[in-house]
Amino acid sequence: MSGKLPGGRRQPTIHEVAATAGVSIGTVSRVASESPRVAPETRARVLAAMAELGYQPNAAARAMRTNQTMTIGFLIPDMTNQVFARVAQGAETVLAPEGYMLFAFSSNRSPAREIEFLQAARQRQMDGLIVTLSDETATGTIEEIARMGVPVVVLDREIPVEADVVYSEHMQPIETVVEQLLQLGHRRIGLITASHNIRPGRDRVVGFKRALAKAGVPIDEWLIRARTQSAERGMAETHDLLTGPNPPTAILAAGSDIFYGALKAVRLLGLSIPDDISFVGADDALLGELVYPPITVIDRDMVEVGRQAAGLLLDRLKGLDGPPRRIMLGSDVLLRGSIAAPKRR
Amino acid sequence: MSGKLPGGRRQPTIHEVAATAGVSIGTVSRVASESPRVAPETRARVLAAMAELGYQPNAAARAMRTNQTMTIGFLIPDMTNQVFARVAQGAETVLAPEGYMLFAFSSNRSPAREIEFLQAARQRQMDGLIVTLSDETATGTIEEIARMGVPVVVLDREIPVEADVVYSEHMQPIETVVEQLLQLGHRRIGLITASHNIRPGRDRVVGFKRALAKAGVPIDEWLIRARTQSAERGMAETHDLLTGPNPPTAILAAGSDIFYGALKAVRLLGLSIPDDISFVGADDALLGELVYPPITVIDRDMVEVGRQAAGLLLDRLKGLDGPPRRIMLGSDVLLRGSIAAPKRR
DNA sequence: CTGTTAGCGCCTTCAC
DNA sequence: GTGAAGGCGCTAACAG
Repeated sequence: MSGKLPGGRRQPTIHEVAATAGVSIGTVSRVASESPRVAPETRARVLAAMAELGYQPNAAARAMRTNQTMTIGFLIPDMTNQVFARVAQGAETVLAPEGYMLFAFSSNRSPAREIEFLQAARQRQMDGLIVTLSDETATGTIEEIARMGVPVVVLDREIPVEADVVYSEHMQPIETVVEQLLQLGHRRIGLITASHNIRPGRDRVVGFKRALAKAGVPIDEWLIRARTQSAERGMAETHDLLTGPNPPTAILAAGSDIFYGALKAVRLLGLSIPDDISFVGADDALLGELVYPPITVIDRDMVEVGRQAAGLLLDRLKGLDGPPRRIMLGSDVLLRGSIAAPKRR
Repeated sequence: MSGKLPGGRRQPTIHEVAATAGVSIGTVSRVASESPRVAPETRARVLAAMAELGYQPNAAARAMRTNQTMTIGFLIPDMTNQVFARVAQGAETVLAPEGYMLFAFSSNRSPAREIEFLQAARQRQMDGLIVTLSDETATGTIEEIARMGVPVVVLDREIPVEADVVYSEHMQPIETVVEQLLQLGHRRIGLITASHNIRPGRDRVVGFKRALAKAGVPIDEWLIRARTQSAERGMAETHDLLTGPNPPTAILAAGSDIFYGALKAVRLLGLSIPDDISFVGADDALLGELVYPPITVIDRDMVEVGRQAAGLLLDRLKGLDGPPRRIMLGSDVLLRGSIAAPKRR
């Protein structure tokens, strides 16, 4: 097996199938494309030849003719975050029955990698994209999306592109939680969430401030930490808040990674929930349930987000024209024993 | 914008770039492929034209000539399982600097979907694959792998294919843990793990039985549950074990999903760890740390698994020939407060 | 119903 | 240093 090409062992082509089946390549093509105009007996012979040779049509050649690849790209900021993985799972359930393959690419929250993915998707002529950007202010990414030429569905971001979007509700659940905490007597509440550069971060801060304002509680910017979304960050911010001069009596860890880190910081400080500190997490209902006491969590159905996004994409793939559509999905507040009245000091 | 092809807006081709730059397509191709034999001034004109038109070379056409796609496929059983996601992350860090794009596909533990993925990968002429199969006994999957014609790296499975493999150590850590439990006085230990149809499931059972045999403790098959790997299954098996006639005094939940489910079952039964039941989890060190009391966990560095797998693949991509190679990576037992001597009854 | 043929966009000799 | 031309494997349009 010398002289092997870069692509590895040569794969059988339509010509070889035609030869072994004793027909022309046109007929093989018709069988491969499930065209009806083939005699049953011929079709059987061709199918047999295909099976014998292990023939798979060359997607590149096919794409070149049809301008279709039956491939959908899914851009996620972080593969190891279950929140995004669930979206992929949901999208897959809608796309697979239509014959599309969904391939996921993780940018590790790097706008540069996001651009590389978008270019790769364009080169590969992917038929459509579902994207979650890590920074709405990165103009390069947005320009690339505009150039795509195929339908793109954007998840939970506000960017100046003509694209369908699936949003999650972020303000209202935060408001609900903050109102609860205020009612219990909390006056100093810490919020740790994603950066202002993405919609979830902004909206959570807005909801947070709105609830405080409604109750006439002054806003202390020191208590609001809207930065990178990671466990490390969640831990650091929580530690900083709780060891500061005038610490909060409740922590809102809005984001799954932040949730993990914040909870870890609370553990490390040896604080007890909810006696020493009230605690609210997000996006990982299961973790909230497994720890003791169970933790109040702001939860979303990310699988449904994926299904909806795939649905919007499919419509476009089927030729739907018209202005961008927006879908807003709700969030739930799962109230559990991690919040209580603050300790009198 | 009528008459649009299935592929969406037509993308600029090499011809248009050539026209606007006032050169021939050959020259454009040379610039795109970074061939040296181009005059600096010409190259600049071409580059400008490319930027102006937003040109990206058509990967299908290129693949057809070069038999290379610079694409690596990653087959995972379940995208929402962090264990696999971390592998992808590790692999990506090795592959990206070499110019390869890593695309992940989740089979949802369906051998049929795995076959579809392998065929899709072959059609698309992916340059290499990293695969985690959900069932070693599914012959169709194995046949497809044999047909691939490009390098494939297999993760933690024993299948009759000429492929490089990265294994994790599963027997030894289980043995260590069981020995610990025996020393504490446990005689009835429940093991919940993956199916016998995959190596991790088999090896864990072997390690488990070996430790018992060494200590002369009789083996009760009722205590061994090696079936599907899921939170639901983990919960059901744990519930069954703990509500049975002669329940175990310790539970080994070997697998991250199983870990979640098993822990949930313990919670629902209102049992306290380690007073009522000793508990050992796996593959989610963070969860083990966040709950109270912290839980002893068998942990692995999955990012390293990904790096190693990608390394093996890269060697082959660079033309390395020779027999399959095997890498075995260790596991750690993180001892924490979730195990104690069994209650005297 | 089946065979033949013209490209799809690109890379790669081969001339100039 | 640059242009021209063939062909990668396939589909679709056209003959037969």
